[in-house]
Amino acid sequence: MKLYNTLTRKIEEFVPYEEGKVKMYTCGPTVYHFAHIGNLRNYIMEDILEKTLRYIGYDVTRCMNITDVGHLSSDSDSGEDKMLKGAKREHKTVLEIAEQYTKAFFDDCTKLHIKMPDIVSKATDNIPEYIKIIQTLLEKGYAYEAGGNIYFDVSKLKDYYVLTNHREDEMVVGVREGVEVDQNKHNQADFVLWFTKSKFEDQELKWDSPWGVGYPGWHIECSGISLKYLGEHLDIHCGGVDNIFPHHTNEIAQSEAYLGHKWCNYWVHNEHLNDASGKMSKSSGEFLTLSLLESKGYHPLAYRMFCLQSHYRKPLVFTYEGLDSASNSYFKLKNKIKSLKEQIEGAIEQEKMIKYQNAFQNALEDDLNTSNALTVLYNVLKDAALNNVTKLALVSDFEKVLSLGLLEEETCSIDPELEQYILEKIQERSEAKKNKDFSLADQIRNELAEKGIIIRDTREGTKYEIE
RNA sequence: GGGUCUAUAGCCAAGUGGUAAGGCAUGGGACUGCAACUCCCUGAGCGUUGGUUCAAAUCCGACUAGGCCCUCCA
Repeated sequence: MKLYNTLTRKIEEFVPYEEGKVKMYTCGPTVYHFAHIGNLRNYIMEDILEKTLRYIGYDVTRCMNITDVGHLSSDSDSGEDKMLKGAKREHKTVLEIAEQYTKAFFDDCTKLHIKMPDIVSKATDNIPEYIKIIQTLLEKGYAYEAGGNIYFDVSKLKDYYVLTNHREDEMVVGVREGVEVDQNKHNQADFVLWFTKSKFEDQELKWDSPWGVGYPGWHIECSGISLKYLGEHLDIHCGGVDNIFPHHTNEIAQSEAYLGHKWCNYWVHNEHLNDASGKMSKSSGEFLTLSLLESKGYHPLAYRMFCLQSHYRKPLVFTYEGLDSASNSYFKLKNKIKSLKEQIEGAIEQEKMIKYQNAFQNALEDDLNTSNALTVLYNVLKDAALNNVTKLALVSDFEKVLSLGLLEEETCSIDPELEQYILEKIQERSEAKKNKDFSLADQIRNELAEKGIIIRDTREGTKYEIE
């Protein structure tokens, strides 16, 4: 398997620390609001990575955090706590907000066929772990106390900027609006591990610690959870490109300082989904959620298709035109596959099957070339020399990774009365057609269409479908 | 100012030195009473500009445009 590694800025052959096993950590959501479809693109692609590794045969353990505390909008203690902000907005407690949006997040994942990670852990459930790490960092001299907070001292590291190639003297502090310089810091790039003194005295969630009552910094949670559940050697760490600096940079700093050795070998980052104006955000422009797309009549899996047609390391601009296109492709694909089931005879053609499986796997092993993987699927469906049994077996096999619900039939249970009514109407229309009374036939068709029943004349007679 | 990524037809996109896959849309045709579905056919010389090479979308340089990051973000 070849993967682009942000650490080396190259496509590399993936070799896990322990043969046959993969430990994978993916940064989870901050549950203060609904996820927008840009967030979800990230989780779709991580899902593809996980399933590809399993498809190849690795034994994968994947862990994801849920950030439900301590996510300030800045490490200099000047921003607002996101969770608190969400709670105030909706007049609820932080815990209620966390619970509500965690559920909403996983509902979205279910609709998009994103598998639940093996381990999902909340930031608030691992406080002792963070305290243990911070204590060790203090003992080793990598951290210091100032103004009531505990900071990580980046000057103790030789290559703090491994991921980014940044040079400290060329960094501009406060590029973003609202960032204030924290006078407690020894170095500009130092970051907070534990807060006890915060501008936010109304912080709801606080814990006792050796340094006083407070709460953890944002970065420590991922290190803590990962080390706790996946051990000292992590194979793959994923996240959005925006997390490269400072979040992942800081995770590496604190984890490796704590462990005293290399921590994670492969860093995989997803590019963003943008809208026409640039970066998608929750605060500006149309707040694009999966529910919004659904309310406009789009199938969630059409959005998954939209993502799979592109590549995870390519910025993708979201447009409704693009989604329409993906949606068309999606339903055409489903139709084609559905029609395969009408003629099932013969056995699976093993040799051809393996040939296509290899092609499919090769595409995915090439840094997750999902668009080529889809092309393999199209080639399978087009292959006139391949029987339907084999085609269906291949679709089912590819679905282990694609998870587009291609074999699922929309099985809406039909009310017998309604079915009776439809069949009568179809019969009526057939007779009208026989008598060349086409205006009556069209009238009946329109009547049914208004009720969401689509009529199609095929060689085997008239069929209907309920929208 | 620094870092980083991207640039192929209307849109998505493959391509990693030998004369541009695939998908959607468009247009034409077959089928149909007409439609829908389905099937067949249909399109670009690869941001600009130098260079390396027998040969470049593919390698190197410059330029242009755009995204993202430089203490909120997936």
